[in-house]
Amino acid sequence: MKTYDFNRIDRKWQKYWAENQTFKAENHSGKPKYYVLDMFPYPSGAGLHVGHPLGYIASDIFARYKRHKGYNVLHPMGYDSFGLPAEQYAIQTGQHPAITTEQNIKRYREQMDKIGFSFDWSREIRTSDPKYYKWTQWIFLQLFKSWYNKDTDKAESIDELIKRFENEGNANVNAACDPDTPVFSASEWHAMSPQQKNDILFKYRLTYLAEAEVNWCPALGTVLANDEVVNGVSERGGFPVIRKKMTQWMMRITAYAERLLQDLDTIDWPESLKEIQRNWIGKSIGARITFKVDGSDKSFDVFTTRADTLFGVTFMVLAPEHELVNEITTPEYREQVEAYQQQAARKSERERLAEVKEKTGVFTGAYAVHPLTGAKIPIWISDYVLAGYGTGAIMAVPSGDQRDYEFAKQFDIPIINIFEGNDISKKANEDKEAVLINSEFLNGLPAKEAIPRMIEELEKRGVGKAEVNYRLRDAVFSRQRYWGEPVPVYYKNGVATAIPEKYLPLELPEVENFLPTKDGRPPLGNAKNWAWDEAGEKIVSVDLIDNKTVFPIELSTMPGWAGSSWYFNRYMDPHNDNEPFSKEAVDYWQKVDLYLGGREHATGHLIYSRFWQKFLYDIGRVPEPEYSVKLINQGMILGYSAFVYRIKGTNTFVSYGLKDQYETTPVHVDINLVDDYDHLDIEKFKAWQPEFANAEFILEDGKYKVGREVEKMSKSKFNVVNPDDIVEQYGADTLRMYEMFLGPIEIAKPWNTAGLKGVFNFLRKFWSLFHADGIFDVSLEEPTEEEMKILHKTIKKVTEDIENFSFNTAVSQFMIAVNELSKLKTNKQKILAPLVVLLSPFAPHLAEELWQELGHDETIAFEPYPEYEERYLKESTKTYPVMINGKMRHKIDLPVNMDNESIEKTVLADEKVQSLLAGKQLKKVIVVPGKIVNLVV
RNA sequence: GCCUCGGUGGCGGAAUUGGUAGACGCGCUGGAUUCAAAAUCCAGUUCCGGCAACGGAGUGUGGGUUCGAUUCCCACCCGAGGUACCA
Repeated sequence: MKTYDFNRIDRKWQKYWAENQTFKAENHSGKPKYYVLDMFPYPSGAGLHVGHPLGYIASDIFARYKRHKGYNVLHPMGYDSFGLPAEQYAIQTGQHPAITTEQNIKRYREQMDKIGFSFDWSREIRTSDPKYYKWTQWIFLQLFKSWYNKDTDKAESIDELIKRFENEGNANVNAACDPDTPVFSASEWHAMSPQQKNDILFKYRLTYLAEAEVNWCPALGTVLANDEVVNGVSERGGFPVIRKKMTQWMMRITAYAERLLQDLDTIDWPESLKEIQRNWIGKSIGARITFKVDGSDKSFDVFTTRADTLFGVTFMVLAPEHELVNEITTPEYREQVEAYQQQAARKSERERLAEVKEKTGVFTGAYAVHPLTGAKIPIWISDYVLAGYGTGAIMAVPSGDQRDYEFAKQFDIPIINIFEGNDISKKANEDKEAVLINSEFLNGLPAKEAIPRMIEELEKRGVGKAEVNYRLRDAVFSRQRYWGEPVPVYYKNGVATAIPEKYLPLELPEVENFLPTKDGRPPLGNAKNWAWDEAGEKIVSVDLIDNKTVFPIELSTMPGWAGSSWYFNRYMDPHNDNEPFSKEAVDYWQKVDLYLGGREHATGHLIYSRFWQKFLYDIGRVPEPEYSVKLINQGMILGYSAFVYRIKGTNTFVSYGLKDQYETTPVHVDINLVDDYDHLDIEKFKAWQPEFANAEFILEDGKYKVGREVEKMSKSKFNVVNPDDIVEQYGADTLRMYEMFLGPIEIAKPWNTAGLKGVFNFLRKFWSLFHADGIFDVSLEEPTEEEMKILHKTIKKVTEDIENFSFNTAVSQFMIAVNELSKLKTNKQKILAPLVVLLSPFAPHLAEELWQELGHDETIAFEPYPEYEERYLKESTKTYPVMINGKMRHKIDLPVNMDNESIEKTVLADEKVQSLLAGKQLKKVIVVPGKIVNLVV
């Protein structure tokens, strides 16, 4: 072998690791444990591009490093294999999503294998595998059988709750439940029908059926969660979303709002990510105030954070959907109120967002009574008040709230000024420091003091109380889709009933058609065998439904986040058929020590999984309320798109530098047709697509120069770089090191192939240190002091960089070391062997190969990581910069252990320093040992 | 609008608690090698002036604290992400 033959080395060691199951982790070990996890991918048809492995490479380096450090490392990988694209593909082609998914997984696996990850593939999981989703369904049933006790602050069994109802009713039950839950006594509970009891229990269960306003996406034929709707359109596909009332399975995540918020302080996540979750949970502290409806026994509550502004209220606003609207509207206003309600309901989410600037609304004809002054206050409805937040009703204070101000101006409602020195002719005063006037007992106080004072008064009169509100909503859990986990529930005379745990998994039935049924039911409505025979305890044909012993099964499936909300625990015990994971396994592995994944999951996966973990903690299944202590968001790798410029209405393309002389449209061009100097290969371009076969070109300097732009990597932008190509051309180790070298893991950065060469040169040079004329040639000579210094300095810096997840600077350290050793022509084993170990997390293939050449039989993967020795790093002299007024003017070498006084003397005695100081008055000398000498003149 | 994080050469990016700004890589320039090219090796490369020694400026802008500021403080400008009639 004459050269660094990376392709051969890659294949050899990838095969070796697979055959020897080198990275298989055991659940028992004398070593300390360490759990490194990547967010598992959805296996899409497009395969991996160079952006995907970035996080996997970083986590792999850390996992390998920890193995060297003597840890028992769990580093698993799997697939989030339920999802929309496979189903959309199935609708178009009729191919079963399971087949598409299987193919995509195979491709993903091949691509990952080529990069040399140290995953323990014996623990692979797939969310679409019945053996896995059996336990996703099991967790669903546990949630179904639980309620949230606010007194103990945890989830408890619904059976215990029923016992309490039987003994004492619900008056003293402090639960996270539906706010409309009626109060009943024990005897009232006993008098209820099974149906009524069932309805009550649904108000308590942690997963429940409810008629809720949901985001309905007609194009996808399914509901979407709030985090799946972006700017009024669906996150996947960008289809319009409307609001619609539907009966849906919901998850009572709001029960956990406070704990989800508080525990953010206990975990080491990026601050920005925690902030996103804090905002999403949206805690606000305020008051609930009750207003009576004038001339009626009815009343309604409002929520406000500014109870102090109560004397400034001049109107009330209810959401158009508010249940009281129909009851209080007076006959003369009924027509216009109903028209407004209908109009509001028809609006799509996008329209509603677009019309934010203009306030609309109508008067109901009814009046509320001010709880303190007794004044009559008109009640309006408007869509600027949201049914889903707070109580769906507000007290409007136009002098203190800009939205109320605009509404008052629009409809000529009077404004009471309640702030000292405030001008209400232009806008409201939202300044919290402002001092109150016209507010009786609050006059002269700022908000900070007035709010508690007002709440105290409201409580005394029994018309209000302090309250905390959260923006977080219960999560819609139903999806009207085929390719997801079936909800393990059947409908016994209309009552949702759990399928007993022992019959899980409830496997997805075969269907002929993946579209919704003609009468608009979800795709599972097409299944023939989708009824539950309670007597026979089995799934039977829907033709047998008699509603006596055979009942229909739920038709919706679970959302994408269900399977991903607990998978990190399953890796600990992936083949367990008796429980989701054993207590021993989870007691051993505890939780994820390092979690890598994208920031885009902040309000989705990363909040739902924390919720489920807390629930599993409450029911005693896991030992930790947070499953991931340390999380790193890897940044995206962006594509470097190329453009050609077509002159409008022609088939002529003008070079980038000349494009401004014409009216042009930019057209994406495949980046493979462009060289490193941004010049287009015109012949290839003509052959690329038929429409360009006869294209004409206006060149500059005889070349066609393309335009460049950094964008998200995507097939449609022709800017995708496939890691396979890089591996083929430069080897897996170059790809790994280059992706790390690009910059800090957390930041988004464009892919630019140009710098690859530098990393490749480094690896080749490193290989060359071990070889002379291509023959392995390492000397057993004792190293020099200088060589030892280089080695130990590198060990120290690289180790520190890895611990700080600063992999880009670690790569730089290797380059420095190899450059220095190349200059010294070092080929000494005592220097090179530790360097191989040091490098092995980054470039494992090359490291294994060199390790073998050095005469070792064992894999390098578990070789102890080298430790630096302080004595080689000690310097006898130190170069001090001599500064005058903070500007560097001169350098002097001084012994390291010299005291300040001697340093000062030596520096001042220096010839050069004296000439620099000539004619100047020396005021002060500042000596910072080991750092600088600063002369102040 | 609000919240969070950023702004350093031609480019990607380095700089412990305030202490030699620009590590490392790319690119570029010059040289060696070569019939030539590629590859490789050596030297240089923040900007301005100068053959050079050297001098001046310099981390988004303007101020401040300090012997000394990329780092700390204040105001502003720009960019990215999150969020939005949330009462």
